[in-house]
Amino acid sequence: MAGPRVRFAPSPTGYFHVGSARSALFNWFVARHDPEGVFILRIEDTDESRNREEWVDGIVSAMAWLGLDLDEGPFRQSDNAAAHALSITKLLAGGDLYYCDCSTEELVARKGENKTPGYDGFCRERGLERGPTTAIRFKTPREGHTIVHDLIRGDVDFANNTIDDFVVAKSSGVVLYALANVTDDRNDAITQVIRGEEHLSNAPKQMLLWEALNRVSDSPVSLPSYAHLPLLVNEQRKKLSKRKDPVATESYRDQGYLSSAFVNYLALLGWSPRGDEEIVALATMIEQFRLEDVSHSPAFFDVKKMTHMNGEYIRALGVEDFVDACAPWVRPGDCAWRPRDREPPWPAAQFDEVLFTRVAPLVQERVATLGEVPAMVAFFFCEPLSYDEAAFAKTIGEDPLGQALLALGIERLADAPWDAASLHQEVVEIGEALGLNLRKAQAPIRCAVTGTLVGPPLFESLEILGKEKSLRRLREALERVSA
RNA sequence: GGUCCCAUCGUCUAGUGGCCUAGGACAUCACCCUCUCAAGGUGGAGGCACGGGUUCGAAUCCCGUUGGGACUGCCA
Repeated sequence: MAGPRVRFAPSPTGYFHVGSARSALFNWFVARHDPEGVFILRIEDTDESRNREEWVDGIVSAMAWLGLDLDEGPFRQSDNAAAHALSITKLLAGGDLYYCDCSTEELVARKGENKTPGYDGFCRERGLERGPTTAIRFKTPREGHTIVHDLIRGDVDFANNTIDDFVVAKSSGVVLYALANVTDDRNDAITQVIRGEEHLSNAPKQMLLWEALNRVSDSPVSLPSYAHLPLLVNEQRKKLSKRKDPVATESYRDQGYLSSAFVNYLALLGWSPRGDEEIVALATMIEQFRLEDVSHSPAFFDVKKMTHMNGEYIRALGVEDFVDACAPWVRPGDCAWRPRDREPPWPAAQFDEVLFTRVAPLVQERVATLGEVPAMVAFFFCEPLSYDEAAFAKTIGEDPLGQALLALGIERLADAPWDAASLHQEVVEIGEALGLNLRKAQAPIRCAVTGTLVGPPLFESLEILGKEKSLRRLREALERVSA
């Protein structure tokens, strides 16, 4: 038996929604789980207002970043207009469709007078011909039930009389989502429709359409099975909204989330690997993934948890890989891809790759996202140094002891061997001379050299920064006080 | 309003009638480690929405209630 054929069918918008990313991922899991599975990307762009070339590029590149490789596509729904028109023709001939010239105003006016949900079927038996303002509606059966066999939720029963005669083609001739989607799924021989729960109520309509199409076709196509994934919600438990919630996958990439971590986290939204370990290899997820195990209830997209996981992924990287991964944030000039609005705080010419490679291990275990890296190493490359003024005042500006320590430091460090261990010992002694423990003694030096009170280990940083530059900064800090 | 979906710590989840004194992860608190910040280690607090059944036995099955959500477009 052939493997499953699944498709991810997003409508283009300006960015790649994290919910879409999760849907794409679960479809991809199903395809990759089976050696013969096929993963298809079809962009549903029939709505003219959703048709921009760069939006399609956005989907394709976001999926490439996530590593969701395609077996077929990307296809454009708008390329299938002829097939959609053929579906209309056949269905019309089969008596499943009818023309309707009710205006929106008339519909609204009749609303309330009847109990029929949605459209009241006013034109159903009027035998209208095609005209300039006629939409085409589906003659939904008035009797019976349509049962959606959902792989995740089980059977969901819809009474046909609760489904109205929905529009399948606009008066302009454009075929709408329900039919276009079904037509394409049939032509692409899709075996499993995996999508968000917001589509659950579309499923019976599409099944009805599929069956109607089978009746008027020479070669019937078996219905696909359906799986409706739980929604991704915000803290208010509402569907993730593009206005209020940070839903753009691209922005997470910009912030420095690793695609591997992002994918792992996404997989955990509605699904979980066996055992107690949540951080698992992609191959493990592919092997263990089963739609039947997907949870039924909505999941909150928890950036905090994802950030933690990202930190773990970053720390698990080899240093070489970490350095490479940082490139778009620290030397974007050399990179094919670079994050939006995240220029390093230093001029490109002042960046030193060798030096960065030496500090990288120190930084790697301190960041949760790659976007945090530049700020952490800025003092190596920014000249002049910019200070955290509050920290400067506290440890140097308004602290005579801090100033004394710097003065003594300049004197004694000038002759010290320039390696972390020696510097550590020196500062211990300098502190002792002034009655300060190391915790207190390192603060003014740290602030003078790095501009802040937090950062990579001080003595390693001094070693890497170099004697000349370090001493100069100690002197500059002192001069700053008198100025 | 109508149709449909959902309900285990704050969050994501494990759990498919006895292994549950309900497990893990994030977040949170305490302590340890420590040159700052992290990371790491140890420990703590924290949950089966409620009410009825079924059963020797229910987080697990059934019904109801309550609560949340999606859909209800000549969008997808």
